[in-house]
Amino acid sequence: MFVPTMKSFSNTVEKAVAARLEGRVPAPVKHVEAGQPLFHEGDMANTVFQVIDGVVRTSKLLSNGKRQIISFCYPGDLVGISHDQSYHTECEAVSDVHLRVFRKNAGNIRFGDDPEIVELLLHFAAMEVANMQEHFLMLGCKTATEKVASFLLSLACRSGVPGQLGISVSLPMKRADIADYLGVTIETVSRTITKLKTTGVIFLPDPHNVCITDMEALKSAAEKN
Amino acid sequence: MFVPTMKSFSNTVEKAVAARLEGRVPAPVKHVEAGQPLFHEGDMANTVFQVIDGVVRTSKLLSNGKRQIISFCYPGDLVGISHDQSYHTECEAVSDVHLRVFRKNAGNIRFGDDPEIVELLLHFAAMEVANMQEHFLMLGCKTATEKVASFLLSLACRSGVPGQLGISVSLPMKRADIADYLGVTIETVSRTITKLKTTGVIFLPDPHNVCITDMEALKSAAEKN
DNA sequence: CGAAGTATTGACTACCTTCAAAAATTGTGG
DNA sequence: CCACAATTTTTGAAGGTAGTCAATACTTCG
Repeated sequence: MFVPTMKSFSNTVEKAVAARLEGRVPAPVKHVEAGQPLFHEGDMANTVFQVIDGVVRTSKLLSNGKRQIISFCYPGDLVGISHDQSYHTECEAVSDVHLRVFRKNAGNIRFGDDPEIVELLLHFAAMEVANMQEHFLMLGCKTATEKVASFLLSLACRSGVPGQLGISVSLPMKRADIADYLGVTIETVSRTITKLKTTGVIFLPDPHNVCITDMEALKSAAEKN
Repeated sequence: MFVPTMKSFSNTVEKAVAARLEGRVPAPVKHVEAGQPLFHEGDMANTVFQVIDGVVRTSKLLSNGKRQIISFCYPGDLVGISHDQSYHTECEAVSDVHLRVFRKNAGNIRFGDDPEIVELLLHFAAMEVANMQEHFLMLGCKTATEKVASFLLSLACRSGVPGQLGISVSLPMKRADIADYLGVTIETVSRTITKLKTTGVIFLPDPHNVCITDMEALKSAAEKN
């Protein structure tokens, strides 16, 4: 049974685990501008990044130009863990981002000499798997409306802040990013958001800011039927 | 660019890594009959299993009864790695299976005292992430025909054996399993397989055995356009 | 051999996509 | 700060792919 509660979408645990990395190994900070790549699929995977602020996206491309966005990474999240020599996704900054840079030992998935680091990385990878499993449910089982509603809910849990009219959520990514994350078209995303707006579930000050005015309605839209 | 080559679908690396687990920690063997559960979502995650022979499936359920199959696990694969106290998927035997049983230390994701075990688990989890990323591409970007063709190709790479008429592949799972793995209906899977059969791409001795008679045609069906 | 379960096939429908155009937003230079 | 161009988002109309409902054929197993 899928109910996108605070718990299932929360990243407080991620943050706690990721925080333990700080200070254990040297980690210079890097700045990347919105739209710019961090790495490409196939690049040598010699660096793991931790998002400090901003949002990055990982994606895979099909030969016909279609794109699947795998994940949006928020502050605390790790990007770039690979089991072999090369990255398996594209990765770009959605907004301007600051990142902590962890260099891997030559060819080795762990970095530094601290064996506990490996355990932290394992913990994080296992969490990533759990998050991806939720994403699968969305791609395979849900209608367009359910997908968009679930997406807004998950963002609300990650980065929503209480405001005058309800939980206020920033949508730093473009409609095309949302579409490619949910496996629908830009038009469908736009139409669905409009529908949620006209039915009074959300308020849309501008295309990149959503206010959830009826949380219960949004939750039921996310698991309708 | 997604071309389901032997490389992208091969599990030879998985097997090599998984093999290193053998003998390092006590691992009794368990037998589970086809259709029977190994564990349910929410169960205490105190065991990691390694498939010896047979096939198991992991899945997640929606409150409306819809199901998303996350993965089919073949010999060598690990099932049941979790970052917290409980399993995050359902898990059942597709066929009769033999499993190696690894008990975890209380609440700890690693088992045994060997720190290298943790590195192996991390390696495996990272591979699982890479595999799931390919699966995402299938769910989000592909048509029904492309999904079924890609699925048959991936099975061919995992368990196909050369035969008289081409690569022979066993389909131990039901049509409903394939449908829930690909995010389509049973009818669509059936119709698509029939189409591949009538166009001479595959031969179907019976519903659970496929012979790939035209590998190039199948590959192009998997990445058409 | 018969019953239950599974797979295939058919007809119709609906949701989402595609193609196209208008509206709104963002960014840039004067 | 405003104007204009480029990009992004929204909206509209038509069509197609896959879903739903229903019936038949095939397997499997007691």
